[in-house]
Amino acid sequence: MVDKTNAVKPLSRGDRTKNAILDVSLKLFAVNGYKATSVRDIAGELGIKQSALYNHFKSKDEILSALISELTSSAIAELFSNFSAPDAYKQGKMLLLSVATTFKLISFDSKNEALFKLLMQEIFNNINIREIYNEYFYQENVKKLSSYLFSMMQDEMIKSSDPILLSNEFFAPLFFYQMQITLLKIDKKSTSFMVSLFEKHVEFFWDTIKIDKKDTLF
Amino acid sequence: MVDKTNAVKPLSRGDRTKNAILDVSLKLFAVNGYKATSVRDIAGELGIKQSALYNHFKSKDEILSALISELTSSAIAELFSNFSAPDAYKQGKMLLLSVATTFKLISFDSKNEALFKLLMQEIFNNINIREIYNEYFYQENVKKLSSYLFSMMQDEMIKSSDPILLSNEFFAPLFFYQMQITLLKIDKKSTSFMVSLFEKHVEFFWDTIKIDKKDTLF
DNA sequence: TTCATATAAGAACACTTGTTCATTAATGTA
DNA sequence: TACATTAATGAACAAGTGTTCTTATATGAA
Repeated sequence: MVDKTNAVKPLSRGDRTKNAILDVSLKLFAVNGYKATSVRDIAGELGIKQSALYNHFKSKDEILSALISELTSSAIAELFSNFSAPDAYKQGKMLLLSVATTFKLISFDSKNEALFKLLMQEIFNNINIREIYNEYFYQENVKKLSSYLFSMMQDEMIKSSDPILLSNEFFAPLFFYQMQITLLKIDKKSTSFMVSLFEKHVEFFWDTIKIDKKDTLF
Repeated sequence: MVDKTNAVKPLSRGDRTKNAILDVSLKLFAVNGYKATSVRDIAGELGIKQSALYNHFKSKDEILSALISELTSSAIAELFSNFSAPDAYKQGKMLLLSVATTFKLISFDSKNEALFKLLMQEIFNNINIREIYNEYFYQENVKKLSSYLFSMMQDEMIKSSDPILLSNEFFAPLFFYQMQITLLKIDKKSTSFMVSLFEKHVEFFWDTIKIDKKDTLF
């Protein structure tokens, strides 16, 4: 028996339609919401009958569950994937800028954008989504950033203050701007101003926390 | 014919059930979402049959519309209602603190909290909600605050910079913290830390923008 | 109290929902 | 090519949806 785990796998018909179901479902759930999307809508978009879906998922809920589990590996949960080294904090402002950029890229990748919309629409009704959001996005990222900020404080790169507060203050606008952009795009309105706020936020934030040269004169 | 507009009105039976329908609908929509709430759920909660609803609203959608129009007068749209005077900017930090407090109070008033949850859940699917949010909450408040901030700059209370950016930077965390609190309350988790961030945000923000005494030495 | 009006109930409608199951067709391996 | 496996179809189901309409009851002004 040959181990095919790392081999190039020619996807079977079954796997291909399973992936297609997930793709189409994510798109429809993101646009119309989970409850407002019927299995007939999904099947219709794929050009198959709804009964065929049940060869791949045993319920509509299971499709949602499969999509939810993709959230854990989506961009919003992997903001620090480029910064595994413990001395990443030394990059200072560049680290913040990189996180902001990752955030910004969500709007330009249709899959990540759809996942974000799904997250936002179902988070109030689905406890699994809330848990994943809280654990993988909020707690994880706030914790990581605050530990980096703490290191920056010890290295006298930034002023001493509460790292958890700072971390929250840094993430909150990113999240808010992301939501605003998502809303604007639904109505096909211009997002350029909102997008520009990502960088401006980093500038503003870094100017606030960095050790001011003047201070060192005293 | 007597003008009763300002008189104490003994509500008719019709008006009372109409209000009750709105109350119950808001509660159910906020908890389960509009689509997942049936007219039978609403009627059931009121102890009447669903057909009776149609004496007061001609469709389920009209109930939602009535609730949406309440958004324009909800707390989230009236952040500056205590600051009509043009020289309100002179209060400086107190003005910011008052806005943050109004925001915070949303979580403690069940009606405003339900309206916020309704807003957040339906904003991605309902263009009317998006328009009201954008016009009455986002644009209106950002504009008002940025004009106050501009006045503060001219009065040399705070440092000169882009008032629109500052205004966004001030509101974004308030909104984010509000959302976090709403999510925590769904799962009956403690919100005290999150609530404390409202005041800390004002402190942090004001410290950032205020004219530093040291600067005046140069 | 009388009576037009306003509100509720009862029953039904046409339609949509998620899901099942027996049957047919396609797939890919021997 | 033959064949067991996998996937798609067609039809149906029970339950739930928003809404309508007729009938009965309650309300409040005369």
